[in-house]
Amino acid sequence: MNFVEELTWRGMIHDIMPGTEELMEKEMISAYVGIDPTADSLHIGHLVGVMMLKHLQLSGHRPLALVGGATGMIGDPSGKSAERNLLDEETLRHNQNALKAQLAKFLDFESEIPNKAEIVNNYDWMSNFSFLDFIRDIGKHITVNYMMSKESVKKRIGADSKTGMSFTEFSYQLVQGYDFLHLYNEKNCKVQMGGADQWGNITTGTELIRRKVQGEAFAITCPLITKADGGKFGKTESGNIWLDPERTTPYAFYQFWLNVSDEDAKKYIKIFTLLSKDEIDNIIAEHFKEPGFRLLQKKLAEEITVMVHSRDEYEMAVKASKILFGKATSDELSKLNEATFLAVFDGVPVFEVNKSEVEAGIHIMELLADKTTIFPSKGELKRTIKGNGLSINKEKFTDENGIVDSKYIINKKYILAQKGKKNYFLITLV
RNA sequence: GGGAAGGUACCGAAGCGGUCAAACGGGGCAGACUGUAAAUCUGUUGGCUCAGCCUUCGUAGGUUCGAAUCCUGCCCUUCCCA
Repeated sequence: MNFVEELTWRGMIHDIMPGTEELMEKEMISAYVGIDPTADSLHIGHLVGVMMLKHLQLSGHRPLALVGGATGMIGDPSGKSAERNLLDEETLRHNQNALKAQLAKFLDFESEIPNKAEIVNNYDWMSNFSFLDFIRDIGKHITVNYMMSKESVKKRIGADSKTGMSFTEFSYQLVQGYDFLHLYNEKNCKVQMGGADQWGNITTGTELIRRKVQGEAFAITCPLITKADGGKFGKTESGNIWLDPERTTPYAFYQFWLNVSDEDAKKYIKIFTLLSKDEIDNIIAEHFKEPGFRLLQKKLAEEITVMVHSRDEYEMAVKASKILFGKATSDELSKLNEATFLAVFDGVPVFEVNKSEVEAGIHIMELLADKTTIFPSKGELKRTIKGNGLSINKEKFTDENGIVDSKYIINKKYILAQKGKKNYFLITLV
């Protein structure tokens, strides 16, 4: 199965330029995906592009990851309704280094193979490119009419646009187009890949290559990842799902995939795992025999968590999930040794309270809404208790005038508070 | 520079002198059901020393027994004309 066939059955191709597949059959090619270094970690929204590169390398071609140091300073107008904030160079450099380290988990940058992956940074060739040279050598080849016809531009200068569009953002597609030209010349890179929203920017690049050096370049875009319920992929109430364990704990990461709907899981498992078509068909068939078991989500979460973090982190996340969502009782909780206990609750907000105050017996209101900020007000705590939504150490706490004392202490120094089903808080006694 | 409209709780949006801690919708949170899902149903959604009190309707003053509601200044937003 070649690269294009592989991506096709996985549902990862939205649009492809005629001739791309033929070219890739004929020779080993280089292709690139651009990544904006707006933060010092990738999030799962970047994962599709990264997976495209992964498949590219697996099929014997050469992946290039372009870190957009220069373009990141401008901001891509595609899909944006307002002008972007600009990043300074120091932040960019820091972000770039962090991204490089994360990409190394997916792509082989080290081995002495002909299709070894490479990271390039457009800041390196853009920063010394003078404005005058740029508009003379590059701008000359593309008409404003052509640039204006792009959807991303039309949207911003149309009558219904409120904020308008700066010249800086307007130039974005030309700068990105130049990246492609540069890589075409320097790295013999003939294909650019990206999300469906990048089609306009990518074609500016192929157009530029055609006009400037009479070369032929190609494009592949993947569909934007959606959710069946219309929500935004990769976002939860608490924000983005990051690959960096400091930003999103492996447990939260695992939980994200585990909570995906059936419809979405069917799509995602093809895109985000390397499981073969047969394996996936099997899993889907098994899943729908007993959907409540959620085999599909479990497999999806396992594959991605292991790939992004590690087998160990994955196993810890499963263990934590069993305790947090299973029928664990306060009895079982207290049986956990301290190391396991802490590992399970890694990432759960922790509050410190004076030990002697609890041993003497403390009013529930004072403990949860005064000594700690688990509840922002006593009124809210009261409501939660009335609604049967508060548990201490996995057991319902229903008395709004209750007292918490030494018999609630686990492992000599912990109390586990739970708001609803999913929100845990750890109180450490000091 | 001229003219018009408007700023209400997380968001949208009613209220236009007392019965307003403020309708309604969305969102959030919690409960039931369930598959840690979706859909649905229920409760809740300013704070407190909680049948009462305190702080909130852009902001600062004023009128009034009483103001989100009336008046004045200021700030901000949007639209139309130049």
